Amino acid sequence: MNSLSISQVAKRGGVNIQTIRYYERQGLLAPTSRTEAGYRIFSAESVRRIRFIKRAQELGFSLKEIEDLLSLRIDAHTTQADIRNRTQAKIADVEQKILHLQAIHASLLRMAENCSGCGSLKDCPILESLDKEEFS
Amino acid sequence: MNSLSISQVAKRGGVNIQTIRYYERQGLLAPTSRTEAGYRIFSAESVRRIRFIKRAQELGFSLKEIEDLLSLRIDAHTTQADIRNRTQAKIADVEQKILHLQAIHASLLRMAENCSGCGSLKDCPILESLDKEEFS
DNA sequence: CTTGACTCTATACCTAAGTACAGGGTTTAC
DNA sequence: GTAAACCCTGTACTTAGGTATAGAGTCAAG
Repeated sequence: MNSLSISQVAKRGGVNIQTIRYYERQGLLAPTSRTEAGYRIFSAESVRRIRFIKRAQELGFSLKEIEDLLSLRIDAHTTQADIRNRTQAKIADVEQKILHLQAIHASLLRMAENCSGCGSLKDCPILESLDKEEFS
Repeated sequence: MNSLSISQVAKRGGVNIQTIRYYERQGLLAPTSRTEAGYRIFSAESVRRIRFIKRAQELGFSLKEIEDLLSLRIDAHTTQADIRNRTQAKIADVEQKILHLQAIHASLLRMAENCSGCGSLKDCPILESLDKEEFS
């Protein structure tokens, strides 16, 4: 018995019920079926998908982009070349994001390292590193 | 002469004028001064800051969080320990984001690699990799 | 057989992050 | 000295991504 009610999915996915219905409206998450009375029925798959959506959002993907990511595997009647192209585009996108984050990471690390050696904060030149040109 | 008008800053920063005024209202970006007539005057520094804000946003930081990042260097009368703590927290945050992105990156790469070897897309089991449990 | 917890749809509301006027002053170019 | 192209403040509108509420049906326990 791995069919879940909307509140069970919400709890396990860490979102609230309205959010799930909202994702359904946006085409991101469909219940596997409905009960006689019209209650939504979900599987464990739905919980994984919600978690995926949430993680992707934290990384700066919009729901529209997440839909794109998800559709790469769902949309079975696109051509192989099509899927490869879209996948490659997303890969390039993700690589850019990683590079930016690594730049920020390096700057923050430099800040953390060097600041502990400063006498006075006002004189600490490292605090300037954050938005220097190199950081582009 | 490195003082810039709001429209020059907007153009160079790749945002529109209202956005700059909005950032000012949110405390993210202040003009260095004003003309006699009340026109805002900016420096090249402001352009760098706008670009920083934009990049950080693409990475999933909210304006509030970006304000935090920026205040690490501006707020000169916090203690060193305070700055180190906040910097460390941001570093941990950024590291998490990088890990998530790398997981997504690896999944996408697997998809791209393996799919090119499939006969029929419908039968391609790799398309399932995106939201598997391992991806958490 | 009813009370409480759950579900449904539909609609309204909220916050973040802008974007677009309206109504008015300023500066530059002819 | 007057248009065109700026700039100002203030307010209203928009979009994304939810969140809340109203009004009604459903189900399980006592």
